[in-house]
Amino acid sequence: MRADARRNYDRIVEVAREVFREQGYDASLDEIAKRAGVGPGTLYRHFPKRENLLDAVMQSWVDRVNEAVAKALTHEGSDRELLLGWFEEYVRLISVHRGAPAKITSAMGDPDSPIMTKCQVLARANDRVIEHLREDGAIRDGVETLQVCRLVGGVATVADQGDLDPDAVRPMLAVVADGLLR
Amino acid sequence: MRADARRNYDRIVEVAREVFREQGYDASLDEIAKRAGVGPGTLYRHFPKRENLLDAVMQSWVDRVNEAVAKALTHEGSDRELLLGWFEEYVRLISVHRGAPAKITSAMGDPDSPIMTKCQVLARANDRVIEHLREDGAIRDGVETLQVCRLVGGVATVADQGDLDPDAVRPMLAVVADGLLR
DNA sequence: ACCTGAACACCGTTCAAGT
DNA sequence: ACCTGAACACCGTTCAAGT
Repeated sequence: MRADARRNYDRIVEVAREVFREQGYDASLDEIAKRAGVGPGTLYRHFPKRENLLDAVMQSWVDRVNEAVAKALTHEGSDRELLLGWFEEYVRLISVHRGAPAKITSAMGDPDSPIMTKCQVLARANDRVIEHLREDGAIRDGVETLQVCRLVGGVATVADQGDLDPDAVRPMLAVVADGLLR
Repeated sequence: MRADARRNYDRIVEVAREVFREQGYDASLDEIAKRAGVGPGTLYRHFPKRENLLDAVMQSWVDRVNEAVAKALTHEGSDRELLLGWFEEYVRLISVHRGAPAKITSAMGDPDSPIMTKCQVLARANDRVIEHLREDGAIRDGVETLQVCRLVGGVATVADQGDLDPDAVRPMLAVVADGLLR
């Protein structure tokens, strides 16, 4: 990759992260290009679809997911508290910007999605928590990771689109947790 | 209302319902106007915001909701079956077209939404089911109707956006039901 | 009172010309 | 190999002119 291309790529991603946070995932790509100081064609060369840009924006986020799940697993306390704590963290993690929870959760089952690798990171993190609790015999039979991702992702999506605050979200996550635990 | 205005109004609503079903809630208003044989200005005169059009489209749907809840309440069988059956019906009811579950669920808490009256119908229906089960002492403490609407609406939203089939949705609804029941 | 349709603004997307 | 920016298509929204 040529030096100027690399520089443009990085600037676009940085600006996109900023603009997505300010205006949500529907933000104008034209504005992102302008703020990054490149022509619209340059943005399209690097990111043919909006989702490719999202994937790049989420790159640095992967580490945070892995740190968060490691921390959640060390939690001292009841299984219910551990699970609930992880769900709250999960919601925070996928709420990268407005529109993100919906986008991420609907890509969760799709192997052809441009953000597939990010979904896998998230699914694996979730899986570690579920398997940890399953070893304690705390999880009901027939519970699948993908299901859990979609349930918690659904809560995050509703919270995102309805602009709910965490106090309204926690009881919903508690219902999901209770439905999963024995 | 003048006769020609009435006629245009009705045709727009009828066409909108059709186009929303074909192409989802993001469909072009221009196309709706064209198919209804009116100018774009006419559509805007009757429906200043897209949500006003959605509200009109959902008008005839109100009766179906009330019929569905009445039928659900007569169900013979366990509380869990009754609740689960109602949830499946609820998901079907708000899945009027692509994009509808998200729109309806996020309007659920907002008293200023153009589709507020439709949300009230839905909330009231849900409330009847919850109260019915609460009389049996089957519902956990602290459960609110709005919460339940958002939880089931979240599942419907994920199903809608991820194009899931009913077999993938039912187990998710079962988790929510188990989390609400004692 | 209501309708029409031209006009404007905005945005995504492409591509020929340039370095 | 990569970038630029003009050009096109599409869509939401407004409004002057018409009936």
